[in-house]
Amino acid sequence: MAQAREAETDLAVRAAWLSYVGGYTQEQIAQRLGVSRVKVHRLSALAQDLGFVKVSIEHELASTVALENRLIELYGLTSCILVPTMDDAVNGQTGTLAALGAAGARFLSRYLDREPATTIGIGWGKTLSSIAHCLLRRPRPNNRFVSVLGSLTRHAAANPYDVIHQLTHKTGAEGFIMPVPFIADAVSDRTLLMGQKSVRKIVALAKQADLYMLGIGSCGPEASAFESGQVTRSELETLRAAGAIGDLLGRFFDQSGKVVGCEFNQRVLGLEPEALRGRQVTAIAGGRGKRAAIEGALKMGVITTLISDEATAEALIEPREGP
Amino acid sequence: MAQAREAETDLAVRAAWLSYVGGYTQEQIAQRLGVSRVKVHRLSALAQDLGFVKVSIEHELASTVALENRLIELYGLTSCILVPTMDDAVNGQTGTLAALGAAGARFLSRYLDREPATTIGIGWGKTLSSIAHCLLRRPRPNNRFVSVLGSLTRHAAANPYDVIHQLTHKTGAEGFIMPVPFIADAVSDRTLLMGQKSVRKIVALAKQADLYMLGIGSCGPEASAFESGQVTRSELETLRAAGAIGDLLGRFFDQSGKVVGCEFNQRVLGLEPEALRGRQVTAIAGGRGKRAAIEGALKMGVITTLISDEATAEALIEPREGP
DNA sequence: ACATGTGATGAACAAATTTTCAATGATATA
DNA sequence: TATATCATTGAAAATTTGTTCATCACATGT
Repeated sequence: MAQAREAETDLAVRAAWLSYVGGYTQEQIAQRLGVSRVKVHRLSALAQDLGFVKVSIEHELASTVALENRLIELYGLTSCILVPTMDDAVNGQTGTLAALGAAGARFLSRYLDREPATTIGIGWGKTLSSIAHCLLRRPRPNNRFVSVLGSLTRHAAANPYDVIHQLTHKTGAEGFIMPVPFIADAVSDRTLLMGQKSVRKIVALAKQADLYMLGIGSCGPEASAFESGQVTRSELETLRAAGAIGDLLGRFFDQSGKVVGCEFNQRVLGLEPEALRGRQVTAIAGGRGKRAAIEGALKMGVITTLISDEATAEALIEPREGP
Repeated sequence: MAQAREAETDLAVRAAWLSYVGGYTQEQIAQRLGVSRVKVHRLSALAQDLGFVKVSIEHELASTVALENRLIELYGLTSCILVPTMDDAVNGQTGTLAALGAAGARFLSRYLDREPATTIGIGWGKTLSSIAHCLLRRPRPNNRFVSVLGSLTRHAAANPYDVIHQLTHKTGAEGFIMPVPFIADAVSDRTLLMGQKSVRKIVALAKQADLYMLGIGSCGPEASAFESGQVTRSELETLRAAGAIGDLLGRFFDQSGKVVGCEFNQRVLGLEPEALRGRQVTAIAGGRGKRAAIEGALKMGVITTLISDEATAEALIEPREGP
């Protein structure tokens, strides 16, 4: 009965048209088509399955949202925000960095609006700094910002102290920094420093933050951990030799998102990524050089929200390898 | 705050994408976007209002359904079925007629399937005959077909008796014909004939039919009422002079769907169109020459379902005049 | 300073939808 | 022919969506 099947398809198209284009209810359609309401539902579903129903969103954002969604599903995120990739060919990612900062600041702002009495754990890096810079001045006296990493660095440009300082300055929130360097000279030194009561207090506070905002560091020669002098050239080379392609919270991990077992990682002061698992963790990072690092970080499974740029996101969903 | 408005639009696009393309529930979208569920609903509605959401049905039937819907809304029908217009340039509407017959037969079949114990009032004409011809043989012993018009005509080709006969033959249903001519020689004759007990019984039965299936006659020289000899040339000319452009149940009406006050109409035997108002009335008619007649008939407001062809339907929704 | 209007918001309610489930009927196979 | 299997069906339940309404914040005019 090929005719019956065809008639079914025709009915499906009718039902789908009346439902999606005509805007009638399934009840009305059922009456008009002389079938049961449930059947109308099945017919529209059929029309969809057969690919007759085309829905599209006519807006430049549509592709962005689609991309965000791909990443969300691919890495089990709860949300993802992508900003347009700025064309800053020559000097790194100035434009994109600013866009990421703005997006991060908007994200943080919205969060603070909704959750007026929470503690936010803050990481490290140029991107975080950009966020602090972009944040609008608004009184948030009941929030607290706490550093999740050692704060004392040689250069002030993008150090945690500065980020926390700007955030508290702009919001009137309380700020807590971790009064130790980013990296200890020896593993034993780290143990000693982390054992200090003042540090333990901050760590305890940081561990129970309601939201974390972190950057993701890359592992190439342009890595800001290296550029800022936190990591020496030889350390970086050792890390890369061990398979490291990026860092989260100062811990370097490999392609698969596993923290590499190297000594360097044991000298870093601050929360470990694992301490954040299952919590609300927003990572902000973008730019061509960060692709591999971001991929690894996402594979760790700790990050729940990613803020990045479109070009990097495109690269992330393509299953090819690259620096 | 132009930025806020823009952000609202962006949110709307996101919500719409996630809802229509992503297939997420408003609740999920609300969580992801950090807004209330109701707001998600409002945002998708906004995106629609702004015209960002495009839904289309990719199927040749889509345009047909759209056209059907136009007619339904334009004339307050409960349903409308359009068949492809056949390209039968030379000899009238053979192809289209067959298509109408098939569509009408399908319609009738479906009705009989759903309502196995009902009475169907049957009209007159080549189109009705085509329907009877197309109907598949299926036992429907509990239905009844009753003629709504005088049945005895000079030529048998498309007369009610033949239609009823074919229908009862194919379905095993009971058939009732109205044992009088289509038209009386004088108004007084009509009164006499309609007063006959046997006629009154059929009329009473016809009046309480659950569904009527009627043709619509045109008023040109190709009108089958004229061709078949039911109406003489001079009668036709008188009718046209009175503004008639078509007939329903043998009553000729003008452009606006008003039955013309002419004597001819008072000699016709059978149900009057007004007796059908508010009931389920299916009219089947198509072809270029029928456009004006169909338009007038629809304007009468008695017809609830129209079965026609696409080209005629196109012409019907265009507000121009023609033969 | 105080009404008064306007627009946004979310809780509560109403409507529509999707899913589930048991019954039915058709079709194939022994 | 009897029986197993599978697809269809509509009623009812569960979920999702859409609407209404009271409230609130803010602006504008008195």
